[in-house]
Amino acid sequence: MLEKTYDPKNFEEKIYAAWEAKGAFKPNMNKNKAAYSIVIPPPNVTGVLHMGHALNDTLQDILIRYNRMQGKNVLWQPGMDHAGIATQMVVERNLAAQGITRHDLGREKFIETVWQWKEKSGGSICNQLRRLGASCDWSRARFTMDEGLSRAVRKVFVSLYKDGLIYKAKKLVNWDSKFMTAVSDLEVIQKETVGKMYYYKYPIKGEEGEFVHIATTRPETMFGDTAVAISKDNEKLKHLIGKECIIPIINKAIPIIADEHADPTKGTGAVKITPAHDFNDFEVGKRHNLPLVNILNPDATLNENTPFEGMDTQTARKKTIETLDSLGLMDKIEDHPMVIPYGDRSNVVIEPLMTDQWFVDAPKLAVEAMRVVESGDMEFVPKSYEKIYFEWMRNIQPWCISRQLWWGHRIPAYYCDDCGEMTISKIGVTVCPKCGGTHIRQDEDVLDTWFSSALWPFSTLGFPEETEDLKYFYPTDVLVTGYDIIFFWVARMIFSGLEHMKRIPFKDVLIHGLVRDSQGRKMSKSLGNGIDPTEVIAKYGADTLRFSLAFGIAPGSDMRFSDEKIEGARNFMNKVWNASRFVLLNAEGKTIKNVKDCKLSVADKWIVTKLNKTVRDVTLNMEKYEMGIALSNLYDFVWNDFCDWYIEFTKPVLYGDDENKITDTVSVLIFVLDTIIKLLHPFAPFITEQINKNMPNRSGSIMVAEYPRYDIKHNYSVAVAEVETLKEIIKSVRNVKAKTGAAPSKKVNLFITAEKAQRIKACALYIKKLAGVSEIFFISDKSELKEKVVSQVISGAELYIPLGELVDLKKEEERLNKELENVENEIARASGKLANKGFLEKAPKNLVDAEREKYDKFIDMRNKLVKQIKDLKG
RNA sequence: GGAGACGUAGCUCAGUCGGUUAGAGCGCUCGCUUCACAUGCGAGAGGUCUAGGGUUCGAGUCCCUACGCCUCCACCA
Repeated sequence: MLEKTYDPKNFEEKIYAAWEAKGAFKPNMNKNKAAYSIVIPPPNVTGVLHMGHALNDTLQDILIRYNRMQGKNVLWQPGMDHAGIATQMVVERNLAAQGITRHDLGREKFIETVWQWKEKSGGSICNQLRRLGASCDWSRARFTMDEGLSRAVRKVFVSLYKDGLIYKAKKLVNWDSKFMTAVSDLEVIQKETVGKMYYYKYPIKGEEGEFVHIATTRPETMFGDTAVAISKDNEKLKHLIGKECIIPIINKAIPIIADEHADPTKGTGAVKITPAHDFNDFEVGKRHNLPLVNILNPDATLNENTPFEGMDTQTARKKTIETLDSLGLMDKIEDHPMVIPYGDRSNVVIEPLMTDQWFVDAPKLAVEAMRVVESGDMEFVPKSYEKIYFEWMRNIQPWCISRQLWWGHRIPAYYCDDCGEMTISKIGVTVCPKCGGTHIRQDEDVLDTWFSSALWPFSTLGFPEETEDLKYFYPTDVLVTGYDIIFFWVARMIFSGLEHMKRIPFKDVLIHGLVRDSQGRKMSKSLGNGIDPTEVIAKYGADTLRFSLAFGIAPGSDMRFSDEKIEGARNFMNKVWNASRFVLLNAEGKTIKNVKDCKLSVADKWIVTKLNKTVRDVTLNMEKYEMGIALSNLYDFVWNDFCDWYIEFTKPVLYGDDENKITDTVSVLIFVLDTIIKLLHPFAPFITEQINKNMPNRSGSIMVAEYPRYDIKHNYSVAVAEVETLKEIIKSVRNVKAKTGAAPSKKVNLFITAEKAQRIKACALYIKKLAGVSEIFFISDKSELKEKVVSQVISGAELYIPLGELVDLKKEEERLNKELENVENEIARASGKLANKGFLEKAPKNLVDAEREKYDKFIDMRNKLVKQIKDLKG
């Protein structure tokens, strides 16, 4: 039997361990069954579980468990990402604590240290996922630096190279001067700041006293200028085009050229061109064949091409301005709002720098990746994210994939020092295929972490081998991820899957939002406003955390998370626990019949019908990825229909002495509870398994129980209508008591006039018990009542409670008047509608009829209310 | 500058294909130690659906405009 209080600590971990020990998360490879697969967005090996993961993985586990119960062969493929920069940072920080740098160790030794760190402290997140209840097949866990996955990376690199989709080029790239590596456009964060705009002038060569005035936010780059540009439409300045000007301090002459990049309305109209340090200027330089002058070292200090060698850019900027000023060349300095690029990990200013790097021809790969979404082969949920996807894909730039780091997949390019030949190869090269030379060096660079992540949906399943897993589980069914990594990851997986597997990597992309704090702010370490999911689990259990994350969320939109939400979830778990206890306590020692063999009461038929509708709603919403709504459907049914009404309806029966009725009622209770825990299992796996263990008719783990199905037979519309009337009667009596100030426990007599009195009679027991009624008298007309009464009008019946049994008359009159007002409003609304010729002619007939019926009903109610108010006064 | 969302009760949000007296949770008010649960039970109060215009017999829902708020992308003169 369930313990008296719900305490998830007593069973959650035990249950998970038992599942894992039994191998319950492994798919059986029976090919006759449909496959269902999801690959986990691999958490960083350095990661610890935060709310974002908790949401992401809860959603996946819900889908996985739901589909497993649907009878599919389910694989949730887990694994971790080696997280190039992030991991290298962590290990370097550890080394720094011992006073050493990676360079002290050397490359090989350093990588060894990273592996050691990984074995010892990496991947703690996997155990946290277990604690969350994630039903991944851990026996298949992969790591992006595994031998198998590394093989996939090399194979893909070589094949892209052969197809001309990967190339090496000397280009201007985003340079991170802290890590001294190139980064991709996506790793650059633009930050708004108020900086300075510096206005100064370059002397025109050979024309004493003539100047060209320019404006820049980065004066120190002037040593890399190789031209000044002016628009040919710039009437004021175009006379300067063709002349030369002198870069002060270094006294270097550069041409003044005509280029459209120089917008006459911006700055001074003349713009200095620094092709080696600005993306726009680089293009200008290309158009005019300008030389490139690099002025920066890899650590972003100025180099020997400048007079300020060794200084960082800020110091050099100051020095440049001072020098220009002393030469009398400064015009002015103004505050200037601007956007400055920072590295997303390093948080230092990103400098455009000319370097040799490897690129993926993303624009070419994007074509097919857009087509499969346009054609509907792949779908984003919600669909609005497709627009964002297209927008980005249309403007995609070549992807810089090389990183000057140590931790990662080393680029499989080999250079022969004897003949200079470059060889791209899946396997290590020791002899030059061209000259036979043996002085071979492998490229020093490693690949962007996202390069291997992009292969994740197939590399984890065995690619490049054609494994059974790959054939059976690829393409995967759905990818679940936050919108923050659509470009980093999702887009790249799509074009990679199409290129290397020739098929989409997943059919659907379910996008979820961010978990924010109660004020809508992002949860962040620096703000300290984050809620730690592991703490929530420790305090309230994993089911509560999962429920609080899944309840009421909508695809694609952010959610606010708060202690109140957690408490709400905990309360629901408690409710389920106690309702189950009620059912199980009453079922103890009883024979449980199949519901179809039971003689169902009105209440039984009602709850079975409601349950059936809930099964349908939950299932439909699950199929639409509306897990938040599905869970609401279930919540409403469990709390309102089952607990608040049905369980109360069963009490008079269970505490009665009709054994047959008791058996049937208990059987229905068990049936409903059994269905509830199955529907709830994907959301709250532990509590449902714990209850399942105590079910009298259980058959093994609920994980693989058959998911409930809509049953056409369980649709008792008459019973539903009757119970709705019954509920109205009970509520009315309670309402009268509350409004007149009578104690709820005060027993009253109830007189009822009703057309369908017989039906209500059958429910008399419920009314007495639930509304606190001592006797019910059915009368044909109010005139039969001698005493003064309080009355209540509901659809199909009138209720009268003798006044003597109640207290406050005034309150009763107020109540009736309020009621009358409502009804008058409704009559006005309905008659307005019915007077509308257009409505009568054009609206569907059933709606018009319904409106007429409503009108008649309200008129009837008004007449009765008016009479009652009169009676009360008289 | 380009794109995309959003605006409904005090707060957080649902609201399907345009059609029931616009719903829920939390909070609030009143009353209840009722034999599963006070993490509970019962009864309530609270809304000009941001504003204006349009389409329609009918608009919270569709279209346009404005205002407000948010996000993403681009942008170092």
